[in-house]
Formats: sequence, structure tokens, C-alpha cells
Amino acid sequence: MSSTRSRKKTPPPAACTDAPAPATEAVDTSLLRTLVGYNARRASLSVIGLFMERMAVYGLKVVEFSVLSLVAHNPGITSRQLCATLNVLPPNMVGLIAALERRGLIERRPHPSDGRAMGVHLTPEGAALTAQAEQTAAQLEQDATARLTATERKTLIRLLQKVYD
Amino acid sequence: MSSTRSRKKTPPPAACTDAPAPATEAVDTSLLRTLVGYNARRASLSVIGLFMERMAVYGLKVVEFSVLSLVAHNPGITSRQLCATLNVLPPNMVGLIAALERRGLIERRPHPSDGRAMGVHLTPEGAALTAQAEQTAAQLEQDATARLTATERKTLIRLLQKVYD
DNA sequence: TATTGTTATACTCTATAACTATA
DNA sequence: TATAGTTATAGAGTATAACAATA
Repeated sequence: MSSTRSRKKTPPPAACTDAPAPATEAVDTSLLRTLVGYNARRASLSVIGLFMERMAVYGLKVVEFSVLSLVAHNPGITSRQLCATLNVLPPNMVGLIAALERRGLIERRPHPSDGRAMGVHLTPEGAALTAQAEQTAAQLEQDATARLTATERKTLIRLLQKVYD
Repeated sequence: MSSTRSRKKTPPPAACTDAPAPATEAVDTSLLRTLVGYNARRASLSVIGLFMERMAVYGLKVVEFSVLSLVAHNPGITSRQLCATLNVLPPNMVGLIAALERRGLIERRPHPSDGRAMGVHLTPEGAALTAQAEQTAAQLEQDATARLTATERKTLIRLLQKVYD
């Protein structure tokens, strides 16, 4: 979390000193800015960067918040379903779930109808933390998109979903 | 490039066999879908996934395309400027530039006014490849956002820039 | 035979510290 | 002193192959 990444370049207000302001001579990014991929990536890095900062308060990575929130709204969800929903490969979900279980935020119970699977559930502690984190996420939404009106924000989400759905 | 990532889940058309379709029982993602960050990330993964496939034809990674395009429109740009523009840390830009130089796509010349810096320029081969790749990128834009009207596409880009600018 | 969950492992991406040479 | 570029390296994220247990 430092140096280049996700920092709102703040070129000092150019206080008319005699320094030739080596700052960052203007770079032409006009072509890249016509590409949806470039803009979507920059916007997601910006929002998710703020997301990371706010979730760090709870000791959660972004993907861990996503897992907890999905478990909260889908009690008994399987590892396989979490993988498919979040585009995480099964071997990488193992450690993710193990870490949340070690912290006592979730627990795994045998799946009622499928002996191979384990259903994931929130513990009371996990439910409390998730509720808090979801509130933080809702507030963060406002902050991260402060330059958008409520209508613009809804339009943005609708168009993004149209792209990936 | 396989399994989970960026594949447009294609649950076979459910040909009315007697199989109980274990597929992927519906998961409630309604809360995550209210978050700009979640939607922006999924959309960017979707578009950039296609970007990766198309750029692979030229043996280019997405970030390499970005570097070439920036050099094309900013001849003599420095490594430092590329880093700042693309959110890549200086140590990681070294290998990136070295690889493009080894392929004969770019060349570095001493900066005219700053003895520490090197200006990056396209070779004729690099210029030809970049022109082709930029055309591919323009076409890809249409394909990746096929579900959007021209107006919606412009709106989407405008709103994304409003978020990260 | 196919699928869930798992281990082990490799590869890529990203980040930090420290050095050099110029400014 | 500060900056551009570099080296070496550490860490996180993402990928594949292969296995056991169950369907």
C-alpha cells in the first residue's frame, strides 16, 4: 500500500517558484482513455483501493469480505459455489476458508444431501462482523463515488452489469 | 487461461434429461451487486480477459500493449512517466521495457536534457505492431461491449472516468 | 465416470530495500 | 538533498496436476 498505486497524484499547486517543475510532464493518454477495459480497470483499482483500506480495520481482505457476505446471505453455501461466484479456483479457496474458520468467523458442517460437500455457515461472531463490514461497505460506496449523483451511480452499475452478465 | 476465470458460464441448454441438473444452485449475490467496486472489478475482468486473448496474437500482454501505445503517442517518454501513468512500480517496469527492447519493438536513447533518464521510442517494427494492435483494440471494444448501445458505451466511459479522475 | 475438496507446487504480479549516477 | 533507473528479493495472487472420498 504505497508509492505508485492508487494515490491521487497531487502535483503541488505550482506556487510560482523558479523551479522548472519537473513534476510529471503531461502524458497523452487519449487513446487508452477510449478503451472500456482501461477505464474499468482504473476505476476498479480506485474503488477497491479504498475498499481495502476500510476493510483492513476488520482485518479483512476484499475477497474475504465477499466470502463472508455471500455466506451471510446463502447459509450452507458450498466451497464450490463460492469459487464459481467469486472466480476463485478451488485450491485457492481452501486457505481462504481455513483462515476465516481459524478466526472463528465461519464454520463448516457436513452438507445435508451431499456427503462430499461441506456447507459453510457464519458463527455469531462472524455474523456480527459481517453486518458491521457490510455497513462500512455501504458508506464506502458513497465516498468512493462522491463525484457521481445517485442517478449516475445507478446508471454506472446497470451498464457495468450489462457488460459482464 | 482456463477453468473458472472469465468464462461465460454456459450451463448446457438443459435438454430436459432426467438428470436433476446439479449445475450451480442459484446463489444470492444481490448485496455484492449493489457495490460499484464489485461490479467494476467483474466488468474489467470480463473486458480485460478478452483483451488478453486478442493481444496474445501479437505476443503482447495487456500492460505491454499499454506501454507501446503510450510510447507511440509520447515519443521519448521516460520510464518514470510510464510508471506513473500505468501504476507500475519502477522495479517492475525494468523487465517490461527490457523485454520489449529485446524483441526490437522499442529502443531507448539518452534523454536530451536529463542525463539520468532514457527516452523510449518505437522502432519501425514496434510502430507497425502497435498500429495493428491498436486497431485490434478498437474492434475489441465493440465486441466486449456488444450489449451496450453507442450512447451507453460513451456514458459508461464518462462515469468511470468521473470515479477515478 | 464425474464432482467436491484437498495437497503440493509453479508461475506471475506486486512490493520493498538498497545501490549508482546524475541533477 | 532529491530523482531516474536499476538489482535483488520478498510476498501475494493465480495457475495446473494429481489424489481421496463420494455421487
